[in-house]
Amino acid sequence: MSQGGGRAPKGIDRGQVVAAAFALLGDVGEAAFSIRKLAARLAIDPMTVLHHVGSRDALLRQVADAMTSEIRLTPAELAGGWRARLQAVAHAFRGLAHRYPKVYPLLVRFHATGPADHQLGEVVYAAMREAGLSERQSAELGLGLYSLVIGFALSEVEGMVRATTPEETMEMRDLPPEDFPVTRALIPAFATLSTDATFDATLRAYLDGVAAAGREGP
Amino acid sequence: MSQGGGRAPKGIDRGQVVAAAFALLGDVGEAAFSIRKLAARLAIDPMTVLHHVGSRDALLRQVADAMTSEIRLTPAELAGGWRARLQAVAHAFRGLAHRYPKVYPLLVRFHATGPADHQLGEVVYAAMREAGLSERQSAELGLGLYSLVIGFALSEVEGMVRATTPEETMEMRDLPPEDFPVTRALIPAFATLSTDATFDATLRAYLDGVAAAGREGP
DNA sequence: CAGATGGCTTCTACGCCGTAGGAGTGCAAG
DNA sequence: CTTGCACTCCTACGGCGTAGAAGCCATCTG
Repeated sequence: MSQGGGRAPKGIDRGQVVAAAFALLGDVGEAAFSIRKLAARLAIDPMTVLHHVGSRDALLRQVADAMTSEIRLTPAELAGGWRARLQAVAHAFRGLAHRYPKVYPLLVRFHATGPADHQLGEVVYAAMREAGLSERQSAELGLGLYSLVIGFALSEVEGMVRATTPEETMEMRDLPPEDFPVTRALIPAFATLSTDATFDATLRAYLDGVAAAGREGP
Repeated sequence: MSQGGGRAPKGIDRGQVVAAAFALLGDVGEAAFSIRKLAARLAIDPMTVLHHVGSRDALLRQVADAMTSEIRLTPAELAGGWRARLQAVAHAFRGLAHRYPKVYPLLVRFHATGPADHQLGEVVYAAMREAGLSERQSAELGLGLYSLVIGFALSEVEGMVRATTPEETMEMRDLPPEDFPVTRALIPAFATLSTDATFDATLRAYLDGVAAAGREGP
């Protein structure tokens, strides 16, 4: 009598489940995320969650899609030159990583290919053409930009791009001077590194290269 | 009588466990990897595996370190100019991704900081200085190169950088021409994309930007 | 109106997982 | 010999994703 069927239909739909999963992932990260914890937060049965989203993997994919679709370019950002537009796209991705550091890695695993993606793609590839690149070059260097931006943001999120800690600085001081002269000389630069400046410099170098390729012609 | 202690010391050590884990990961990928499967392959108890490596996470870290330490630059590669040396480093990372596509993602999660890493770093940062960059620029654009190369290889491994499939090509053809003129024009370029050429073009653009920054001075 | 259909929810159970705790074994040091 | 320690294994715990089946309900069909 106490067991059996759906005694209390909560009227939950897929959107709410994905939104709650997004929030939980943002709180605890993927490793500590589970269908059962999500169900507890929603005060429903784990199997109800699965009924709406299919599987854990499919749910993560939908969360990644939801995150990607948050990227929006303002008309002001779309009004600038090709360099400004590519910078806007780059900063949009990086902003996502900063806002959702624990969810961002899903973007790489489930590279979305939705309509939002195509809209961004159009912006990127049009900018490349405007920079003077051939169609082939536009495709190649457009994908290169995606890799660069997504890879950089991921590196930041994973802690690979940041100022060195005092412990790391001490460790670098212990490197033999005859084998690591340059690394040791750069210790102050690493200790005071700004991730913003590093991103800007990296992106600038790449866009300079794109401009050069455009000038040379195909 | 049949239960109890170490009846058959196999003399397994940490190196063998890590090597076997590397192989198993390469076969089945991280999602299907487990301590218990690894133990079965080694014909030992799962707890023996844990005794040697500490935890699943620590084991994955050690596998990532083992993979990273496979990177070696030949004297011939080290003899070229700064551009050639940076290209050698880039191709070394990408080669790792191609050789161990299922293990490579661990590189990003457990960014190693061992001695092998510092040796590569010295090569990278020395090349940057040789290109005419300031110390700060060398640190920034050196990290940028790492992000670019690791991010590109990861994108390749995850399937984000590759020629489009016939299905994807058809999907792109269905995009409204008025909203996606450039994307549609690039369909043939995407369908015949070469990942090697894309990597070379992307790296070339970045190195051109580095060269330009070096020419301008700090 | 009664009866059937099908979607939503829940319960139970299965086979995995990582790993804590403890116990047995053999070797080296005292 | 005794002590200690490194190594191995067993058992067990709590958690996981999810397959299968069953109850409840709104809606449709006759």
